[in-house]
Amino acid sequence: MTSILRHLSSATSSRRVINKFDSFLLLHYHTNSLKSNHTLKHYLESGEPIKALLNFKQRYRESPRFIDSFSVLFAIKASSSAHKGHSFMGQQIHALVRKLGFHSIIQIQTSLVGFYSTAGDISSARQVFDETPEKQNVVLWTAMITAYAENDKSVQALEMFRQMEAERIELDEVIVTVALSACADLGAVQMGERIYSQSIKRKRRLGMDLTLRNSLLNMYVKAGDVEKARRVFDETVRKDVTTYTSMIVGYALNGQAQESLELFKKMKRQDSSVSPNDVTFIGVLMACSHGGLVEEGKRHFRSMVEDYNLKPREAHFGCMVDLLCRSGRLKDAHEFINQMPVKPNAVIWRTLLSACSLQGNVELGEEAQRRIFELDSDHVGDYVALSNIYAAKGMWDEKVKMRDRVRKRREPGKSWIEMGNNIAEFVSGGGDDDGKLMVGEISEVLRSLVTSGAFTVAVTGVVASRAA
DNA sequence: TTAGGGTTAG
Repeated sequence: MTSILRHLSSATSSRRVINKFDSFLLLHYHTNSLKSNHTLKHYLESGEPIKALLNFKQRYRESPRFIDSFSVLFAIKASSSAHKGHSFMGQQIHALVRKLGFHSIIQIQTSLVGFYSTAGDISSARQVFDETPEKQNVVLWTAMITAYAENDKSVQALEMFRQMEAERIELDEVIVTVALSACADLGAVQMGERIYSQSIKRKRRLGMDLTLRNSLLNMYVKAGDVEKARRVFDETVRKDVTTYTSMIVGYALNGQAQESLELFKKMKRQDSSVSPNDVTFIGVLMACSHGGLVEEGKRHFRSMVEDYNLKPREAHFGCMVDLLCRSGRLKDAHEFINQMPVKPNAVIWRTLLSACSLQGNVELGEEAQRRIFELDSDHVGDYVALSNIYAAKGMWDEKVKMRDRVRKRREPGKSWIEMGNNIAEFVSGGGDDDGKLMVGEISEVLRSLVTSGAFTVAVTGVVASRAA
């Protein structure tokens, strides 16, 4: 059977090859596979991937002959959407793919890349990509580039995007969307603009794609360029909830609380086709937090639950804690944390800790630090924060203890900067003695040096001394 | 006669 597949896969039209292969199977097995595959598909669509996996496993044990490429594909999909604990199952299915010779079927390979990406196993994803015999396919490349982007490797994602362009694979709206998202992650606006303008020059319709435009808008938001973001927003005729949300978050992040809340109001008033979702409310709560609007924030929080039937998640509770902390109501924040229906995570305690650091509240600060430590996710910054509280209170012995713990735990940071058409990556030696010079600041320093024309100084001076 | 890839937050 494997040899038949190999023979078939060497033909030029892969779609026809696969159909031929399936009719070959169906000739023997009739509707059995089809019916069972529909069952698998049904489980997937109704959000029951575990049931799909069990069904697949049972079928494979009882009548392996009824397993065709469709069954395997659905099983891979199920492994991706099932919880992380099932990644072993996915690996077994991958072994089965090899055994059955399905690795030349592009849909299977693409789906496997996605599976490994979800599992956070980027090197296996790349292996699947490399092992795919026919790579002149934009969907396969998109899956791999998305895998890099999803796993915090945007530099590699853009490198691969460039490679793809060199291979002259035709771009479509999906791959451009992903590329822009990677640019957004790195703050590489110039590169994103180049990618966008070149792609709409080649295909005008790409500029009309809503998801792609949302990605472009988001890139400007991430880079803090609210004006350009607003231009994209205004030029987007039919907007969806993501368009509004990105802009609302954009204003909130850049300190324009009023504009953010105005837009939210306008969205509810004018655009009846769009209803806010949980992410929209994160933006709204962020705006209230930055604008110091405690009562308005509380009102939106209630409205989210009562008017829109949305269940607040950790992020929303986090925003509320942030809101209370920023306005100096540390006790209220502490009370709010204790009354939360979900277990507070480290991020929430950290919000309280840094507020305590700003206001010099030793007692609450120590509690927050203890909680973070219990959750086993303490960062260098936590010790810095507490050490600052002690310093402000003149508690020098305690401060020194904290500083020693900082010294032991320094980790290198990374930062990126655009250099014409390139993105350079720098690895710093960690923070300074107080752990204060963090990645963002290094990046800021570099950027200002480059824009002021002191480019060489930035690379040989600041970076070299930090990278040692 | 059922197949593969996308945006927002965290």
